Amino acid sequence: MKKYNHKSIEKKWQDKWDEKEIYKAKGSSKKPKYYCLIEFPYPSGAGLHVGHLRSHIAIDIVARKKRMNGFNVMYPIGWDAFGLPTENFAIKTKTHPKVVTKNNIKNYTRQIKSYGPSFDWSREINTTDPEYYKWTQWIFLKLFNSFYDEKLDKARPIEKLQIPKNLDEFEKRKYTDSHRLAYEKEMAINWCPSCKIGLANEEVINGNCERCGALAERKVMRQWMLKITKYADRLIQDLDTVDYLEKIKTQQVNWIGKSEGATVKFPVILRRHDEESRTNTQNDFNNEIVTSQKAPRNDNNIVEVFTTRPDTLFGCTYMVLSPEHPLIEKYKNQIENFSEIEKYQEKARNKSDLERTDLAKEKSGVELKGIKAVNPVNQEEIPVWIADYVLASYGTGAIMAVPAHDERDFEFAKKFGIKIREVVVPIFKAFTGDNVLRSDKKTVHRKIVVAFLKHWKEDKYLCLDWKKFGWHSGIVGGIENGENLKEAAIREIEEETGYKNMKFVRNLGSEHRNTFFARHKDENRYSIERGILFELINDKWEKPNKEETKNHEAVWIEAEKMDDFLTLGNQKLIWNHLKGKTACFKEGGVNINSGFLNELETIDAKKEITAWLEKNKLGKKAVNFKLRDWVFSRQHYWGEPIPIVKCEKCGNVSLSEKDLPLKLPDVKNYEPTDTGESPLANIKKWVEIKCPKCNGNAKRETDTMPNWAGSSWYFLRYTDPNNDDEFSSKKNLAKWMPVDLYNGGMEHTTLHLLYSRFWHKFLFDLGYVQSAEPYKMRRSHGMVLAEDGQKMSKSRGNVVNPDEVIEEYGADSVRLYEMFMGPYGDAIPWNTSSLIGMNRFLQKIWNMQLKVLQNNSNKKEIILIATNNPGKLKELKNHLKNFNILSLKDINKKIKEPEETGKTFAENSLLKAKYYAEKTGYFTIADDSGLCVNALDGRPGVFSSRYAEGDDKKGYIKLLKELKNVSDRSAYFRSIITIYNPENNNYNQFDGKCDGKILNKPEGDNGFGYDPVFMVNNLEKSFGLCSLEEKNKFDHRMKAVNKLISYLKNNQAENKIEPLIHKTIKKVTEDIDNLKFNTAISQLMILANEMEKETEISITNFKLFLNLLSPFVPHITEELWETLKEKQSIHLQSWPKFNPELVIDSEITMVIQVNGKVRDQIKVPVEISEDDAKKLALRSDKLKKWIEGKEIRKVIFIKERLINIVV
RNA sequence: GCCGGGGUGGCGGAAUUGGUAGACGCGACGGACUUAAAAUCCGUUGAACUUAUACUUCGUGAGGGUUCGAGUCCCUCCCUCGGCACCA
Repeated sequence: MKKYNHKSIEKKWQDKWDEKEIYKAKGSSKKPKYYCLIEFPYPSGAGLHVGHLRSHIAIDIVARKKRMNGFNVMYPIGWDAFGLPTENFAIKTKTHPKVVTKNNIKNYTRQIKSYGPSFDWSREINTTDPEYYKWTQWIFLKLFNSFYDEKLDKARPIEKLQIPKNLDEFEKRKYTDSHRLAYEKEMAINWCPSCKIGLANEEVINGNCERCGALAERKVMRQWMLKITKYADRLIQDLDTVDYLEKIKTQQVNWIGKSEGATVKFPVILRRHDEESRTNTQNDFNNEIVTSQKAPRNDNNIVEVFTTRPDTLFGCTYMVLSPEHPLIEKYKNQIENFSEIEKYQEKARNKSDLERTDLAKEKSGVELKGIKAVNPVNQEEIPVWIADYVLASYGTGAIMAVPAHDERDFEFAKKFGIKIREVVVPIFKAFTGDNVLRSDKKTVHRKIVVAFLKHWKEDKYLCLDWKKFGWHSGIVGGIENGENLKEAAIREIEEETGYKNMKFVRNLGSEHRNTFFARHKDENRYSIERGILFELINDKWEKPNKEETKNHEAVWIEAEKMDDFLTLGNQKLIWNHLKGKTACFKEGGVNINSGFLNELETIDAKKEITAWLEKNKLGKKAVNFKLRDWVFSRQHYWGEPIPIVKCEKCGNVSLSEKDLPLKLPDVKNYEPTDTGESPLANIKKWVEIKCPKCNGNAKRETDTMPNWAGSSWYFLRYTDPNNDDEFSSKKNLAKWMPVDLYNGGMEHTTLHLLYSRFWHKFLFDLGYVQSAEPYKMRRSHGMVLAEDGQKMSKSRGNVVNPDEVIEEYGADSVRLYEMFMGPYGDAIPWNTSSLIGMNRFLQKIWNMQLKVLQNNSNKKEIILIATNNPGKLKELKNHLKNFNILSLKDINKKIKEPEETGKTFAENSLLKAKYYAEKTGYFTIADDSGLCVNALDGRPGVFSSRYAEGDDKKGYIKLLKELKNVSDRSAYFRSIITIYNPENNNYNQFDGKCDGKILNKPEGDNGFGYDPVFMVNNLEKSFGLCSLEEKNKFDHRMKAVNKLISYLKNNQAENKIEPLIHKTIKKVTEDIDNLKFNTAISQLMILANEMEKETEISITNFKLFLNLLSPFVPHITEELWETLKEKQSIHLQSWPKFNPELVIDSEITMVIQVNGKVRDQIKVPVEISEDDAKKLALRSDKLKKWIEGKEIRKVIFIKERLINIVV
């Protein structure tokens, strides 16, 4: 045997697999399909990274296992090759991007093949191949030629769009263009001054370009856009139908950012600005309403806002427009401070997103002097501001500001001294315990005062301790008719505490609501509560009335202990007011100061106000998303050209399908232009074209697509990669889609994953694909960090190159390590020492082949029964049915019977076993047995069969004759079984004896030989009358056989290792299915360690082990498989199945605990009953120490685990 | 600030979902082999106590709770990673 050397086996097998195409997914196969997918790599100059391998290998393992499970597996690979890094490299090195791409792909292919993944290379695709991007362009044209039908909630061909009748040609075109799913828009985009490229919102990370890190600017440009927003709702809803990691779903939902609320229309009126009208009230609320006498209802003077809290409309005290809002321009002449406004707009425009968020700590804004808005619900005139905290791109670009209930508005209002009106107050409800409202009790409405009384000298407060009810509160009491808050508070303090001399300090917050079951009055309470603070002037005191104080006791509590002392939410709220810990109240509650909404809870107030707005045509229910349309233009060379012609007369005209692909023209210079146009704009010959519609002068679109385009549908192309007529045939799509398992990085959750789901839904709407979702299951791998725990990066110089580690330790070691390093989804630092450990493990397995019984191994397991006696054979076969047995008849060779020359059973038995074992090479058992009659000095004994002359009946008749008139009829059967091992000439013998007596005449004809005349002691029946079952209880041969069986069981290695093998099959199967590769490998290591301890390993077990290991380490297992003389690849074998019976231990270690602490362990049968377990446990010596002299209170028995004795 | 994941030996990580904490691997230490080293093999390896591999106690970010029993459940807090970040 050679030493394990990965270099000599890995390349060899990779080439063979390639040559035989064993991983090819067959279109014609009838097996169930399994489509597993990794994100196709971007072939950069840097080459593959050990991080790439992690997902490739993981899914490779799944693919290999699924193949062995009988699935027709498709595991394809391709190249996402358009994009900036290649273009930048091409510019730098003056090489054509095509060439750069080709070279990179070559290198990637070499690297990928070097670790032996089971990709189906026959389906390889490349997004920069015109045959591929033809279809990317085709899909773009479909988007261009479709609109979103809101009624049917799906995309439809643009011809089906209903165009309003009274439009002229130009207006019609404008109308149509604005409904296309791919449309053009002048817009401020994120612009990277370094890459000279427009960036999608998703490509801007913290205000910087995702690729080069330069600070992104804003630049207004004409852009192609895709209406992904039309799919926002469906992209959220359909997440329910797929199995994605929960965090992926949440991230997508958050990214799409759906919020439900209402739009509200605010009339705008002209008013000379009056400085005095501002009320600078700082913290205090001002609930006064200044109404407008003549609020006009005129749709031309309307600002619309979106809000998620229409219930707070009464609390809207000003309005804010985004600096870009069109209304500002409209009122240019009416705004008194327009120059100031323009200055602010200018400042905001130049702020990048980063600056805008950075400066968010301090709010800024300017009031539009000369105009006012009118709150439509209460006719109040409110000021209008512009501020950059309001975004032009979300909602309507304007907000109604409710400072009392929105943190940002609160901050702004405080800074600029704008009125704050509180319209929602908290409501407290008990959900658990004794305070929960009871439906069978009446509800009493009350006004309540909660007073806190400060000590005259110290910082402590007088509170009530409701002992019986477990409440701790301030001094509470109802406000009676005719009383005001202050009077009620004073009265309650005097009645309940006896203190007399106090002064009012201030009110604490507003009137919150409290609902609970008042046990002391046996009624439900709905109370309107308000806090009030008093301070004692001196200690004047009078004993209070007993009746008043029967439920509670007044106690002094120090200020710092109040938080812990107060038990009820409403009490804590008031206390927080006292301590000045108040912020704006953002949550739901009950409306106040809100006219017809008063006393409604938020959820109902929202419904009520929305209905009111709709009824009065002042607004309506509305939904808004954070998701923006997809900026689809790039001003670059290395991308798919957008197949649109711009005609002065006809506008945007799409190329016809037959003109696709629109190939990228060759250029000398790929550098982007400073105008922001793509380098394509410089190629006159290509740009200038006749309009396909009117044949007039026209120009091509020179923008290209972002590199998200090609990756938005590549998984569809894999299903039919060489189809020239369609992007994929219906048949192939039906066969393979949807993707069963898609693995990818978390960084693609909000970009690629969302975009590709969008395209797939679009194709679904048009009937090109059959499922609404492309991926059934989405999983994500964790990053491989550098050895120092940081991200691997060139600049840090801590990158691990897969080429080097594969060269040194082999693909199998690297594969195994990447899967063993930790949980698949976690980021784990690389550690080369651990990798070496994997190599050691593989060496161990390699060396195990020495212990595998090779040449004779298949004969060892089979046991030959060497007898020509059919009765004996039948009996033995029956006894040994759990073993793999052969009879002499099963052997083709004719073997002459040996002469039985031995003088004893033992000699003859050995002689026969040895003879046949040597002739056949099999493990052989032979039996020599006979009847010994005491009166005949043990005859016939070894001559029993010869005595009978080959005829059973003759034999016993002869014996009966000989024993006629003999009184001592005692006799015994004896049997000696020999098992002979021809490999080492070892043998073992097993003895069995059965005492009995000889009858006077034969009885029954069961059994064989002398059975009819032999009666066993204690059984009043001849063997001839016994059933086999009865006979077996006493039979001599059975006794020997039983000894043989227990010998075989103890000596066969596989019997000890078998349960572990089956446990391992179970665990590895389940773990791969759940992508828990690290624990699967750990289990395989446990099995390997156990097998290694054995002196011999059966070939069957070794094969099972190799099968289980093969998805992880395909090369070494294939090599060993071949060594075992297997002809077909191990990767084409079927996956081992476990025997559920063997997975369960017959005996387990039960833990004995005393008071939950482990004190002893005993071995018990699995099915032990609680009583038996208890008895056994109490017998334990170790336990004595812990339970002696103590009373056993309780015994807890957990089946198959432990017994816990509580003393 | 909000949303999500996590915190277990010297390190990567296991732990049947409430039932023996530390599987498996790395590293370290001791031993065998060797002229020597590497490789390999054997043993030990959470901490404390201890002649001891006996016994016991402590131990899963911190504090509290529920339970016969908590890494696992509940409450409060700290730290950390990822995502979002003025989205009205």
